[in-house]
Amino acid sequence: MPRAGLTPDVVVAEAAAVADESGYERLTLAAVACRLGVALPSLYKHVRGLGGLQTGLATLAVRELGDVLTRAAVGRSGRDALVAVAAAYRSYVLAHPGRYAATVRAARPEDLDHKGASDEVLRTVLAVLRSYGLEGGDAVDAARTLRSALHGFASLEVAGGFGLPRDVDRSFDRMVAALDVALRSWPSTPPDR
Amino acid sequence: MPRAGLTPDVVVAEAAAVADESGYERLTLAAVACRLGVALPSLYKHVRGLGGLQTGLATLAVRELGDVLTRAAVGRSGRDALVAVAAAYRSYVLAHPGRYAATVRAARPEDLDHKGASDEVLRTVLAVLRSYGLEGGDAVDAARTLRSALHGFASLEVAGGFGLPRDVDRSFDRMVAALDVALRSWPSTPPDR
DNA sequence: CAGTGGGGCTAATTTTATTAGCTTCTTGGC
DNA sequence: GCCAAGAAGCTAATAAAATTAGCCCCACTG
Repeated sequence: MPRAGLTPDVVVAEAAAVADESGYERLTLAAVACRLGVALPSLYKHVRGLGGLQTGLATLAVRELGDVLTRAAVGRSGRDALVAVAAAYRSYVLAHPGRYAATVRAARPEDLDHKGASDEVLRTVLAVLRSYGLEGGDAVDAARTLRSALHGFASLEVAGGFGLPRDVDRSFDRMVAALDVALRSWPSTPPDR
Repeated sequence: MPRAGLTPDVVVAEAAAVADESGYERLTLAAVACRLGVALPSLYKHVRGLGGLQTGLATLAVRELGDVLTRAAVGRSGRDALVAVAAAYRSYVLAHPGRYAATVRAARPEDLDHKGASDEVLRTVLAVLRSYGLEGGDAVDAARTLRSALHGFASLEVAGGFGLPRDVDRSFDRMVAALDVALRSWPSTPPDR
């Protein structure tokens, strides 16, 4: 019997394909093994069960997302950077919904690879915010706001959560424009508890 | 053997408890049956399998969320209304993470009960936006922005997605303040494609 | 060329969902 | 108050998936 030539990366890459094509909830060791032409238990030589596959996929996806965002941000600042990063974020989620789902559901603080990859994302976002003049605590609050809006929009769009018959592209553009306004006036809008 | 006195509502209520306590991904017919002191297949007399349980839970949760939001909004307008609705949204998600997860993952356009319940949520949000002077297409865009931000923030918070050691309450307050700014200046910030 | 280790396998167990078909309680009509 | 019918529960059987154990053979290394 010829070797199948599996490695952890090959297995995780196939998992990414399954997740994107069939949905993250249908990512299954059985499906991955089948597509690789291999018996299910063979995968255990390369990944630590289903959980390991999920966290491996999460790390892959966060790394890809960080790449895409960094590329979008390079050479831009202010509104230009915001628009480019936001568009890149949404495109990635729409193109790879299964991978993206893994980043949210399989996040594990103790995984150093994953942590490194998500630091890259954070670095890019903070760089964009710096071009708005935001640093320190303000930047953290703004980063959370930005991430919430982008994550929320993309997640809801992928889940089919926008029922009304209005152009979704347009809504996204307006949300990004609103974020631009909010970031511009950030320092002068402290919350009043 | 005495009857257990199950009804669809009882089963779904137990499912809600399981989802909130153990997480939506561990919501299982087996767990619900066990907690109700009943054999697993008995549940099929009341719900249409796991899928039916999930959509039932989604409908319950959207209804509860609509209730909570409507109560928070009543008698308020403008920033007051926004702050109250946002706080209510976040509280609900933090108190009932499993139910809330069902609303996102088990949304089904063809389910009329579910549709009615989510229309209630939409109505409340649009009412808040009307107090900002937003109607029609602008209001739809703004509603999507609002929902994205609230959904994104709460989802990430529940998933433990905010790693940095900065107060999450404070970040939320600032996000809501930023949304208030954005809504106030909405009509004058068209996107420029 | 031989030994060793890794990469693949099959077999067995567990958990869950689902369907089929049986039994028994409850209830409504006489 | 009885009896028929249906609802509500059950057990049994089947199928999919994850996981563990243990085997076997191919591919390098010495």
